[in-house]
Amino acid sequence: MHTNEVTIHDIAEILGINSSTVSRALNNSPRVAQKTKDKILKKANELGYQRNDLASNLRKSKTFTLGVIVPRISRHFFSSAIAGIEEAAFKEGYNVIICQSLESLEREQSIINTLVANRVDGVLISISMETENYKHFKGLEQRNIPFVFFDRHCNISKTSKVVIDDFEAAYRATEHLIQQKSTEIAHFSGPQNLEIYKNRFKGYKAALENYKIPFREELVIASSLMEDDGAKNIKKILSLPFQVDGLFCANDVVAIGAIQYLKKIGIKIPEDIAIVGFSNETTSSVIDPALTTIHQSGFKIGQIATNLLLDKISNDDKKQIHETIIVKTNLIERKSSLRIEKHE
Amino acid sequence: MHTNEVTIHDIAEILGINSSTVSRALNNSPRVAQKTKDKILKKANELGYQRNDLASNLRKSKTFTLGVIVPRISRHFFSSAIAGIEEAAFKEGYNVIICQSLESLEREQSIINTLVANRVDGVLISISMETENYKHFKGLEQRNIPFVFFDRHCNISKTSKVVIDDFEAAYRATEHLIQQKSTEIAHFSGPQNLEIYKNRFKGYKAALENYKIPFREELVIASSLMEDDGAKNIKKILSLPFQVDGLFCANDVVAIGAIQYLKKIGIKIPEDIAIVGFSNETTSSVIDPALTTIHQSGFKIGQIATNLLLDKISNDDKKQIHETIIVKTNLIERKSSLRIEKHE
DNA sequence: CGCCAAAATACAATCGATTGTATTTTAATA
DNA sequence: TATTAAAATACAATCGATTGTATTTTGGCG
Repeated sequence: MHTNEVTIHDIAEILGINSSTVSRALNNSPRVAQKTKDKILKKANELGYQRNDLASNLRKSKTFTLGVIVPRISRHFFSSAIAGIEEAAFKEGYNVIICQSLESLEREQSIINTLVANRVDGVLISISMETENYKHFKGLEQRNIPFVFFDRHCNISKTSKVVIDDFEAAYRATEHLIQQKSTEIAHFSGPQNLEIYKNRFKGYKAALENYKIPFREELVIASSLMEDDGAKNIKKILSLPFQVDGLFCANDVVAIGAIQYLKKIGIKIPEDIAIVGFSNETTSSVIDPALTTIHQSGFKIGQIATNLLLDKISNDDKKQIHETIIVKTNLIERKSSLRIEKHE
Repeated sequence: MHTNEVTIHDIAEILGINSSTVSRALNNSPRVAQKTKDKILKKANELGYQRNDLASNLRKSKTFTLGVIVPRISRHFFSSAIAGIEEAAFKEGYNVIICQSLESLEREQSIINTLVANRVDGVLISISMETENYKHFKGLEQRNIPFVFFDRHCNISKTSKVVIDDFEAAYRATEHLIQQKSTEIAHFSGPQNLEIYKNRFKGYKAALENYKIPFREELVIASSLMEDDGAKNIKKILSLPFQVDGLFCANDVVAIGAIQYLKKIGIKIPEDIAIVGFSNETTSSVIDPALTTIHQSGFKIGQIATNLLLDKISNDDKKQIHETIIVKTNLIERKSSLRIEKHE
């Protein structure tokens, strides 16, 4: 017995014509007479024909599909980026396969294998916290599959990326704390194999330096930046022999963890400690006090990265050109850091 | 010129053997001698061979891929459901294509077409707010592609679904408000084409009835349950000629919108109005006062739905059996509704 | 009516892997 | 050594759509 799937051959046989004509008709080729097209289209609808993209893609060696790898889709930044990616891709007739590395290098590698096996036309990647070797990306390169990093990129030379200026944003965030009269400012940083966290740390340090505030090693704590880490880190800070009155966190999640703990033990924000986060998660505007943070438009970053990738895909020359696009961020000032009356 | 893709034929030619043997070796078939397998595997690695799943899937008419359609991945409930789906699918060697309908029926239909064209082995669906006709689901049925609804299901007879008892949960939420001495309880409901919102409304009504509290039409407002709706709806409620002292929202997002507005205009929660939401979004535990809500484990629901689907896929008999699995929920009591001292 | 170019359609190879069947090789036994 | 069953490998069709080339059909014109 046969599967009940309708193919162009079935349609051809029923109509007593050749399957190549059916194929061309369904693709609206000018080589088929309108009368024939009508006949074929009618019959195709009647039979509920639905093209088998596996066959089509195999023959054309083109899938009109992009792979997207993000650490986790539940992060507001990433889900907005995905929204931007989908919009840009959809506009050009591309589909998107969304995958989560869940911060695991192993999963990231395995996802790339799957994407390659499925012959996606290109890949958008924001790397995991564990990602320290880049073999899997080299593999994409060898297979001539274009890819673009966004947000969490890595430091390999020949790639395109869409990022923000982490150094500058972190500098601004720290500067803001200084302007709010913080003098002992702690920093919760992320895994140092990620460029973004390295750069945020550098920005923090540079601001201190510029304002002649001594840098103290023990005020910087690197972690995975989960909510739990917020409480853990802040406890460490509070046990230090000097009073910390400012905190710049490399993401909002860890900042929120810290705020929750500080509230619980009765430390006042921003009076006792002024806090700034990074990313502008949904929660950040809701928490009390609302969290001052760096807003980065995930949607825009996703869109731009996708357009860059699509450009590479359709334009062989551009595959060799490696661009870095920097998207603007802005500091959103909220209660968690505002200790000074604003003057008009 | 040829593409630079390595195929089993290339490997076969180099080694002077037949491609069928290469294929069998790579699939670890007992029909190939170990010595030959070793030779083939070595060469395959050397050349960076990566199977073309398009070809393989086409031949086998099996993709080991599940389609997932959710309204939007940024909702905590859905991203946890996806995590559960991925885990269950991954365990059985299945991949997952995640798609967002963005609450649009048209997109939902188009996604289903794409999934069919890509010959997914099964589909998991949580329908959009606009979904009022079910032709596209019938299409899946005709094509013999098994599918399972989760959370937002629809009322067609021959399907399997994994849901919660919305009626019961809503009853419990409303009852809780009553126990907290609310006597005029408003309800923010969702689109009435969705079963879940119909049932939550029914549960609300049943609780009032049971406690002999008069039901008032004007205290029920249906909307899309976005954050904006929260403020809009609560304004309407406040303009009514009687004092409302309780609010049960069909999701957390609209509840949070309402809370923000109420805080802004100085109405006290829970003293003036006690509020209960539905879904337990991340934000709900962070907002002040923390939101009492119904917790539904997205992860578990996703897992169960996936296992049900995989069962149907691998077990032809089960395709005809239609089950409804009901997953337990629980009420998380937080500050937004607690107006009465707890007794030990 | 016959000729010819253009239009329409048919033929057949192809994409890369899988798999049932046929053939060859191996090795064990008489 | 000859025989033979079992093991290993080769052959060839197939999945369904696409596409370059070949063939047929159409219709316009002298």
